[in-house]
Amino acid sequence: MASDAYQSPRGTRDLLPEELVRVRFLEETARDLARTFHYQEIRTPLFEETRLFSRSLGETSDVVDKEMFTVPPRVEGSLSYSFRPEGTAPAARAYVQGGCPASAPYQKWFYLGPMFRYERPQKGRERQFTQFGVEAFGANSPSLDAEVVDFALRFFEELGFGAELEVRVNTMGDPEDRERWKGQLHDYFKPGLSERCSDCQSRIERNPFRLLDCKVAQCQKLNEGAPSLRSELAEESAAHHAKFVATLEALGRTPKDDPGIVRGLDYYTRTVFEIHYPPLGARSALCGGGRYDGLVEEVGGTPTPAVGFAIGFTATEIAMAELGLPKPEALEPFQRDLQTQVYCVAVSEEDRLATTQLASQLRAARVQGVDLDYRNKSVKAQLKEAAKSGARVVALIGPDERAASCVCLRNMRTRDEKQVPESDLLTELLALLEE
RNA sequence: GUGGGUGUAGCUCAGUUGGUUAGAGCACCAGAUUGUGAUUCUGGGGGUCGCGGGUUCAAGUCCCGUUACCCACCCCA
Repeated sequence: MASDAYQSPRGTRDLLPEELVRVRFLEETARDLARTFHYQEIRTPLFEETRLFSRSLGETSDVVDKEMFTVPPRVEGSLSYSFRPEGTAPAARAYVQGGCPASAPYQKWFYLGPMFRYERPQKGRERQFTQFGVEAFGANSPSLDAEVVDFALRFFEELGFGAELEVRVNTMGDPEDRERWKGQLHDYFKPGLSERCSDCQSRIERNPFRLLDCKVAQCQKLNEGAPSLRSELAEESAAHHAKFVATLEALGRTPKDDPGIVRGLDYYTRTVFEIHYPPLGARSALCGGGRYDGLVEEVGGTPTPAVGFAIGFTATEIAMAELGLPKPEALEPFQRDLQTQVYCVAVSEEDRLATTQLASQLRAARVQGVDLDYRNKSVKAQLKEAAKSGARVVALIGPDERAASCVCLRNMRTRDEKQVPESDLLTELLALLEE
């Protein structure tokens, strides 16, 4: 391997035609299901003003703190931009910029595209990765939260996942609930702080919530008996959570209430949830989401409730590979696009113009997958090429065919051949492709 | 940011205790009597063994450095 050859940047990968087959299957499944649930596609820029993310996700979140691809201001006083590390803040920004809060507050959107985080890559974690996410704006019903979870689960079911999936739910309460809780946590942790890890010590003032999900054993022990948010919940947010869980159950889902789910981003309120595929261990989360009733206001709009999820395709692909998914027949339509359907063969040099015209004529009739040789291959090699590329029919033209104004159609599977007059060509060809 | 592993043809890899012109399979190209795809057979192109330095009579093989990738931790998707 030449050492001076270019390679894709660390943490990114190319998707060549073969590899794109699986990805297209995921994408089509997502789009198809979005139609079913009546969510509409949006596309936002791949980069945004850095402040959009730092303010909405939280300065202390790891994503903002150390994982953003940031382009500093080009000149004194101009703006800093960052490649989007997630899709919710841009969606909320677009919602406000599009005038939705005033004109059409109820919107159900989805997005599908690349996100960027500057991290050390490893299995299931890339610097550029694809997320499929939905955002439902303008309604605060806990039933909508349940719909969003149901949507996410249905997506995995469509991909072929079974009962292995686990939905973990929790509530982050309202901002006032959290403020009360935050104070209590702070007071609770303060006395034993010296026995905790350095991360915890530095985080207690900035974000005491983060101490709860510290992975250090010693710290975890000290977390036992910490005040819970649940006991601080105001009546309204407690009722919201109860209704959310009850609705999910009525939809035949079995959420696991898990107070450990806190999500890494600041904008969540009330409902939060994750969908896990437990065999993946430490990286089992395939989907995360929740309600973010304060985000629209945070990015400059009138207060608007909203709820959504994001699914990472990378983790999903890994989980699918482990489960032997998708079923081959699910990929078939996408695989067929890679194959030639009709290959035009020229017997001699003098016949090449005729095959070029034939190919053009078939393409004008919108016959799919029409190809021919441009590398001066022998007849034998052209046939070989046709077989290798998956052609179902070969249309061969030689001096004889030209003299008789016909084309020789060869069924590559049965090896049958017949001379077809030009007038019947299209009919005969389509009949062969139908088989 | 911390730690571990790997780096030999386009791909997957083999290369014995360091020893002569570095191999295989697959892929690719061409041919096996003149207009036809299986299999088979024959031939061919293609590698300064990631890069730099060191040890040695001699290094793909040992040592050091460097770089890239992979994996784990952190965190997340």
